[in-house]
Amino acid sequence: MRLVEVEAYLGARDPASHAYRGPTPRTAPMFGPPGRSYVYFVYGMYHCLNVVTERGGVAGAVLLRGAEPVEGVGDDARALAGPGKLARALGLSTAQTDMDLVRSALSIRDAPAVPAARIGRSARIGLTEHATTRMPWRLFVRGSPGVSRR
DNA sequence: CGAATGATCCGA
DNA sequence: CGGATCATTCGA
Repeated sequence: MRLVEVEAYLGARDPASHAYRGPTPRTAPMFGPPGRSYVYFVYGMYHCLNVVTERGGVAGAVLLRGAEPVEGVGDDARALAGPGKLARALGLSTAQTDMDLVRSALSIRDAPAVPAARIGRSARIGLTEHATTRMPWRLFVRGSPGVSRR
C-alpha cells in the first residue's frame, strides 16, 4: 500500500497525544526508540498504527491514517481510508505494538515523490477540543481515494 | 473496585 | 447524529 494520510503526535507539549500525561503501559512504545510501532485499541473495536519517531525518552509518533492499495487490481480503493481500516487490513492488534518497523515483515519504504501542490495540510481529525489540538499536523495527498473522510 | 472515555466507522 | 463495544486510565 502507499501511505497518503498521516498525523503527528508529540508528548508533554501536545494535549491531544496519548503521551501527554507521561508514559503508561499502553503508551510506553511512544517513549521508546524510533522506527518501532505503537498500536492501540479504541472504541472497543478498532486498532490504530503509529510509527515512533523520536529518540528514546522523548515521546513522538506518526499515526498512519490512510493509504492506497497497490497490490492486486480490483481492491476497494477506500479499504485503507482511515486508521481503523488500515490497521484492520494489516491484521494488526495490540500484540503488534512495539515491534521493529525497519527490518521486520512489515516495513516502510520510500515511494515516488508527491508533487508539493498535491500535498494537503490540516488540523488533526477526531480530537476533543483543545487549543494546540488545532495545530496543522495532518498531512495528506489531495484527491487520493485513500484519504479518510471526504 | 467502578465509571468515564476515546487519535473510529457506518448507517440513517 | 447516534450506536456499537471494551481496554485503559483515574479517582476513591
